[in-house]
Amino acid sequence: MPVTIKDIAKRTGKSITTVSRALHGYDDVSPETREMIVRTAEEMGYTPNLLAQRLQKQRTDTLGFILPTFGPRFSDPFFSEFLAGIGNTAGEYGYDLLVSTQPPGEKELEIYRKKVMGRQVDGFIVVRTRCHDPRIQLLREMGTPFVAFGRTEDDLDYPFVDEDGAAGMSMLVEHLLKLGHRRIAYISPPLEYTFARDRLRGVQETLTAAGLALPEDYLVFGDLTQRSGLAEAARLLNLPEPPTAIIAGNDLMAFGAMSAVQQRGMQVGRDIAVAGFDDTPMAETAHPPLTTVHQPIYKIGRMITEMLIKIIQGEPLESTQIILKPQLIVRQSCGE
Amino acid sequence: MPVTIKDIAKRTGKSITTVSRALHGYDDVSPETREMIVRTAEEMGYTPNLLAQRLQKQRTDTLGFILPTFGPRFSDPFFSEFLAGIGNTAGEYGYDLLVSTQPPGEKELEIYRKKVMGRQVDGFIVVRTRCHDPRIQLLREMGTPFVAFGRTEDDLDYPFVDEDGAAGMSMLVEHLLKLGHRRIAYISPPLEYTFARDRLRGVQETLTAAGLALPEDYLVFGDLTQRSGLAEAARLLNLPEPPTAIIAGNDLMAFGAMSAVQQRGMQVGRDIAVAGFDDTPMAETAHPPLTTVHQPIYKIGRMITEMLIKIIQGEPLESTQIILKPQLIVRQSCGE
DNA sequence: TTGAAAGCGCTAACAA
DNA sequence: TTGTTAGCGCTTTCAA
Repeated sequence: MPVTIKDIAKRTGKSITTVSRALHGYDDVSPETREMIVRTAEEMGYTPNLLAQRLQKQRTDTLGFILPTFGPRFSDPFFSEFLAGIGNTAGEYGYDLLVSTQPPGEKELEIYRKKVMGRQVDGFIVVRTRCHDPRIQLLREMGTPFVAFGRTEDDLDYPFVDEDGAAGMSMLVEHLLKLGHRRIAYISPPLEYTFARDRLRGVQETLTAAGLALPEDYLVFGDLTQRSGLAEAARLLNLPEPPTAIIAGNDLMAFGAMSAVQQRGMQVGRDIAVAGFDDTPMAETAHPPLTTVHQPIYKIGRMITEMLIKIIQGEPLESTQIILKPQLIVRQSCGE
Repeated sequence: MPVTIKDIAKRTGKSITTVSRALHGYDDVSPETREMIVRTAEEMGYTPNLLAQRLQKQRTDTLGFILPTFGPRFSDPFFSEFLAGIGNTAGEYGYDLLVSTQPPGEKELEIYRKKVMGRQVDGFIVVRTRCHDPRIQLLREMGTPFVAFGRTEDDLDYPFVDEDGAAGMSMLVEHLLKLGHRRIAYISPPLEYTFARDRLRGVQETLTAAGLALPEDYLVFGDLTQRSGLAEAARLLNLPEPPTAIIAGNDLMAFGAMSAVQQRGMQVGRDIAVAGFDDTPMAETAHPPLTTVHQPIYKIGRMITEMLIKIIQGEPLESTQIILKPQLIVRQSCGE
């Protein structure tokens, strides 16, 4: 049986109120009493029952996060890094993290609703926003504090952090143009994601500005996995007039594209350029090292968590909608 | 203000007791009353306050999991897949998942203790066990239900699931021997992990049985990251008499090793063999596809979670200590 | 079939 | 400086 303040009260001969106050360091308890209570609490190995505290305080000190998993072989470095960011930050601020795994769809919203209505969380972290994201709408309706990684295309006012994907792609395309590439193909993530449209726009606009265009058969779609990157790159390479450069909408697909190139006996960076987006840890140690656009995922996780905690605690935010400037990381996968 | 059973009681003119019973489908409530109550509850958008339910029930219906993160750029496909397994299973059984991130060390145990003593979780999932794992000891002392992924070297009786890493490595080494390799090097994970000793033993014993040995300079140590795999493989290749085959203790280091080989202009699978362990999703789409030992991480996550839930619910387990037989996946990274 | 009342462990307003 | 009391929202025993 775990120790409660009642047990401590009995043992010290004080009331539970006094015990509670002593343990919280209130100054309306005499120093001797406080010291005695604190000591006995320690001796008895007391740990407060958080459930009871939270029920009373009407606060859960818990942040919710729903991991959008896709199938069993779910593996995305993006999420482990992001999770590390939010987990560490939450811990530092004394918050717990309640994680659910659920692919996008019907049941997803049900979970958000249940966690909020069941008063299990004080707020939510939303990741990988979609153009018309029902989660954002729901969370706004319910009046739950939340911060998102990413924007939507609806004109909704809500707090988020995002990277300027269009600008990132623009830098990448400029880089390729400067290297002399004219036949540039793009493997896009599914356009339901706002970041996918953003990045695609960056590619298209920059090509157009250079008097080029993104031909229809140079625009293909993957599902963010390495496997799809490989498959789509293979299709591009089979074109009568294959591209000389392939940009993938994320690093994972870029790795797949590199494999596709290498499978044909060609050399990435010499025979064909490949680039990604995210700058995951693997990008640096891949062969050849991947040219990509850096996205500080860990840091974004931290920022979002800090913003959310401030909102929950009613503190003012300097800025609620943050768009980070991307950084181009030139490595060897696009040649010199 | 969220709706409580009190509100429903007021609205229906019944007592909160009756409301509670009706909502739980007890049969000592008249059908009409029940129906009326259930309907009003729905109309009012009632969702039970889980905190209150749990405080009363003295059960949290929550599983704890502490993600051992190492530094900010933490990214390991192992964990995302494992997390998907435990998250999905927990959800199916109506359990929540409380995730903390914390590198191994002092504070780690503090978190385990706090979650248990604070009655925030009914049980724990422990991952990546170490030879003398203080977490296991602590959890046993506290009498908390838990299931581990991996064994320890202490002779403790506790429930776990593990794969026979020695057998896996044995198969891998046999495969390389059959291909004619005699100079086989091994990049081992840190030996504090039980699985690392296990795998190393498999390598050594199989080589010894074949009349060979693992020379001292063919045994190097990485930290499970791709970066360390690259660095250690580079060192091996610099040896006066470099190995013809490099086994890495996990896939991530194997990918790094492949990069090291390729950086020198050599071809993996032709000039030198590289093999891994885990069979992460990337193994299949890498170039060349990686020969490795399959570990059903998602499935293990599911098994462990189901075992833990059974223990919590007091149901009997058929077997509490499960050791899975590994499977060798031959791809192209070791040649024909 | 229903309701009153106690209690899960805690905090806090109020009184002494 | 301390204790009494009410109450957070719920479940459950007991009595009606």
